[in-house]
Amino acid sequence: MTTNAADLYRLIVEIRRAFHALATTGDNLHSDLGVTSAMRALMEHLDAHGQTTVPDIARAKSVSRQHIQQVANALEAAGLLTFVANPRHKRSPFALLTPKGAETFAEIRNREAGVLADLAARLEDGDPASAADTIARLRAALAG
Amino acid sequence: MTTNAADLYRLIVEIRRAFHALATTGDNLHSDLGVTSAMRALMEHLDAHGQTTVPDIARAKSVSRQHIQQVANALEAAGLLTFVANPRHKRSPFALLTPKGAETFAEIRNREAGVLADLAARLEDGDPASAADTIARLRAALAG
DNA sequence: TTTGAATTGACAATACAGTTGTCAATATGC
DNA sequence: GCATATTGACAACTGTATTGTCAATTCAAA
Repeated sequence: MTTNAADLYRLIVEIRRAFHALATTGDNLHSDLGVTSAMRALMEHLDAHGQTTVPDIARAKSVSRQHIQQVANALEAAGLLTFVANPRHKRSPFALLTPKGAETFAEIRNREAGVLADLAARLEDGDPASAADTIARLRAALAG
Repeated sequence: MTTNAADLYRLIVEIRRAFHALATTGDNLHSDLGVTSAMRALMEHLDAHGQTTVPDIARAKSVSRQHIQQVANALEAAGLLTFVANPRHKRSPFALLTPKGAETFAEIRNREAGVLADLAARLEDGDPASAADTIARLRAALAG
């Protein structure tokens, strides 16, 4: 199948629109927990990858080290994240979720699962798996 | 086909990632023109819909009136947009692109078309049209 | 083992997207 | 005509994310 530039453009426009709709929905979903979307993203990373240093997270996510540091410090101030000594590097401790952080993230996941199940039930048409694949290829092509 | 929540979640993650990649690519593409992404979005709206008032644009895009006003004023300061008298409303003039604005937007479109053609040529697999449809349905379900 | 280069956290400034709120001028509907 | 809604100017603010500087630390190469 030959990809056509007009279809690709329409896909890009839809990605932009959907991103904004998702961001709004997500923010509303956990704003009362004092967790912003950047915080949520960092919590998800720690939940999935376990304890890691700030620079490693920044590299993994291709964002600036200082940004992750800011978000991690904010999470620490909120009691959702702690730093523990890193035997391999005195200046660069490991970040991990506190019990309260893990609990909060579980609550976020729970709320999201509810919305997701509801969405899935209402989306009978369409093939999300292949749409995800197409977008992943688009992103890879953009990066490369 | 029954939609599965896990596939849907993967789609959402890919939308987020692709959005960031697209935003970065787009910004790099026209940063030298002094046009930010909010400016580009407003220029596109004026290009597609012709002269319109600021509040009408805000309503069409579901963003705050004041945000569009800020962006429109910045475009005016840059000489890319002018306001012309609105016979129906003395306080609310029509916004439209100046010749320089139209030229600048054409240049942006031109650069984007180059990237798009290149991407399309490199994306042999995947069906962008149906992916766009799936995402559009997702967005509609989120909104409803 | 010393020394030079890279990494790191703290701190600061900045850009951009986008919001809320206030105020006075202007429209609009009854 | 009068109450109500809309509008532009102005301001303050939040959140995402960047760049830059500095001193402490780590690492690699000689």
